[in-house]
Amino acid sequence: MSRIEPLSADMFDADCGHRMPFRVGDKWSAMLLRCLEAGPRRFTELKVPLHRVSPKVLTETLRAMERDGWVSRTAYDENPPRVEYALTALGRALLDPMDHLCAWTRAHRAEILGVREEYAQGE
Amino acid sequence: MSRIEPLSADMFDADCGHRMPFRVGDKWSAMLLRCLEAGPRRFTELKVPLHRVSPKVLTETLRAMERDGWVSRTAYDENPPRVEYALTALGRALLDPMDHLCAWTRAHRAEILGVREEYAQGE
DNA sequence: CGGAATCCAATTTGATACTG
DNA sequence: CAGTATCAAATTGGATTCCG
Repeated sequence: MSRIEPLSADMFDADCGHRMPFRVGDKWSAMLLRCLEAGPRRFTELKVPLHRVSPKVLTETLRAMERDGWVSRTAYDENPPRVEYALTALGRALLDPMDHLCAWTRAHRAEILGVREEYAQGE
Repeated sequence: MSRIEPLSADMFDADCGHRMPFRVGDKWSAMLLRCLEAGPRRFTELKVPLHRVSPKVLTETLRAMERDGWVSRTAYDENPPRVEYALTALGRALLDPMDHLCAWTRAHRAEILGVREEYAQGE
């Protein structure tokens, strides 16, 4: 048996490739990705499944996703105004690893909840 | 062409299977998973690659991962004390979807950074 | 309709000192 | 060594009001 290697101090420096993609960890991004999966959506439309998101937070989240190239924003010069958000090719590509994570969650959800309950007993 | 379906209001209710696994979104959990990949590690050992994590936050994170069944904690009755953290089978299973996400990030990192720079110009 | 502005609450993260 | 306790800072999320 080989001895286990010590952990290096710069294991997570800069471009290590171990960090999670930048914005999927926040509260709404992953859900927005799902909302846009089937096609472009309007601002108000997105608020429906995201019940209680405030316009401020929804705007911030969409801007950040736009900034990372996952989402495009198209404003039409109409009255009343109309704006559509859509996934870019990059955003669409992100759906694939996300699907893996979601599948994992579905597969192990009961197990995790079980462990939690056990853990709660021991306190 | 079929028209796009409206988004349902309960799309993200309860057990929808679209939510991310509970703890991977925080600052340290994903990195800890990596740190434990090669085998059990001690508390102080984990602080090396995680430079600036405070003991408080490291403890909190490890406890949460323990609570979700990803990590086991074993305390040996020695002096000086020794405690080892290791991945459970469940924690190890999580590495798989995480690898997908990391691979995606590595593959698209340059692209994202490029888009960001463009976006920064437009401001 | 699609936000922006302002203010505030909650949550997370961290610095520091101390202990069995 | 492996934490706990306390306090402070930062980040995030949210409520509300207003506007073109």
